[in-house]
Amino acid sequence: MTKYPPFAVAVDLVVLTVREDELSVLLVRRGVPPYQDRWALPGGFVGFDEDLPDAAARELTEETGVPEPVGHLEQLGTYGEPKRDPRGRVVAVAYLALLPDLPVPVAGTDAAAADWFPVSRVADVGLAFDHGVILDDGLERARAKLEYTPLATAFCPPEFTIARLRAVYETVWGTRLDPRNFHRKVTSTPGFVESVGRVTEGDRGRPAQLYRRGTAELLHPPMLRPSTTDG
Amino acid sequence: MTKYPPFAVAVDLVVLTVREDELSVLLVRRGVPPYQDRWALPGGFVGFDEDLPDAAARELTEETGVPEPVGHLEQLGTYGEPKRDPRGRVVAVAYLALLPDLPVPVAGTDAAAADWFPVSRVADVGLAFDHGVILDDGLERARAKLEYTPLATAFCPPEFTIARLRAVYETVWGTRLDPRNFHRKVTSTPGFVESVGRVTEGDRGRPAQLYRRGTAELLHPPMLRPSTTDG
DNA sequence: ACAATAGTGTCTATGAGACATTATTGC
DNA sequence: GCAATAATGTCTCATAGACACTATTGT
Repeated sequence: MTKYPPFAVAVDLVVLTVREDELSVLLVRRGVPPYQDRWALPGGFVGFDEDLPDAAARELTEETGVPEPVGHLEQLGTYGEPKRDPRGRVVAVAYLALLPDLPVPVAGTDAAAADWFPVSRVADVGLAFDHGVILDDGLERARAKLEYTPLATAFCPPEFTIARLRAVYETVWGTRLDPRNFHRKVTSTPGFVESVGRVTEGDRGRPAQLYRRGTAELLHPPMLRPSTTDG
Repeated sequence: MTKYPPFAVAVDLVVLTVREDELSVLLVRRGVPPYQDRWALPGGFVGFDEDLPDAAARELTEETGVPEPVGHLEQLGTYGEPKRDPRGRVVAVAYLALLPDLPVPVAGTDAAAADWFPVSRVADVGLAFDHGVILDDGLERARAKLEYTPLATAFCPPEFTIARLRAVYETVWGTRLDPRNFHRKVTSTPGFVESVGRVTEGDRGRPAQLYRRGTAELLHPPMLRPSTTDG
């Protein structure tokens, strides 16, 4: 192996959730150089004998304190511009995680702090490295995948109402959706959701039917994002 | 950097084209161990100061002999299972290239030979490393992207007929499409193709209008793949 | 009773899919 | 004239989008 250029390989995570009607991303405040005290995506180096998805799952657990099998985790893309990390040649394999609303995260070992940021306010703080680009790619991927997969359910607890699912779409897409058409579409798309047979209780208003995620991996027909013909 | 595990980083290419009504992939016969004399995806190690897309474009040019800016090149995914390469820890960043039909490729430096294989016959030869998985991912990506992008045009020469574009869809998807509905759909989707104003000549039959790729990056509405409800 | 939220039905318009004929060329 | 290929129009059906009212609970 000595005849091949030595790279470091890291995983970086775009962890998204819906909190208080805002699409939010998990950021950590860096406790060490480079970019010390700047906000960044959580991540870390891949162990020499560690598989990439394992490294991503490990970082996700470390940063959120959540035992892994909730939500959704997928590879997003790989970022390897030679000067993207001042420490040397670091290739970052980015993963996208979609999670239900969770308790406030705990700071990890290399992070001075960790917190959720509404994505609309991330531009104010400015991210370390090329993490702004990675975040943008993750947001675009998430918005696109809501159209043709049931991944909106990854933002919901195991049992949820149609209204909550609609709120996920509205928050991630930044649009309003007609409740009647949405209800019809979701319940008529095979495998999107299945009824639990129980209803919410304790809330004001008429109780809502509870659903859980169905078995479909793809939505036929897809959920259509309202045309971006706005100003 | 010495405190981080040293990885090698390679790019591997899934190069697809449509030749003789078959979706085909460019393979090289390995001239050196490991997997000597086996067929594999073209690829190679990334230079220490080389950006990933540059490395992919360089490999593509080396293997095809084609000056780069034809067709389409995009990142496909990254494969880093610890034991995927017997030489050590090699992380492969895979790229997907879609090209028009080209002359037979030339063998590169590390390859004993290079040739196009119909994808239906790749299973017969069996690919080195995890390249079978990478190829499958590339095929799925290509088939999906034909639905919602104008990338079918990347398989065509700069000027092409609607019938040729339809043949691309039929070959990549393995389906038949109604010529009338296809023609209507393509010409009514904004930005998919634009007329050149000339026609084919020298062929038998009525001359066909020539088109070039339009400016759209996404197709609204998408081309719909016939439902996979076959036997 | 009132406020709050859930849940449903109809009408219209647009796009998909099926289908047959006419148009233009080379031979 | 004949073979070969390109191009087009109509009808039907499914789905998207707009829209208003009824149902069920907590207070």
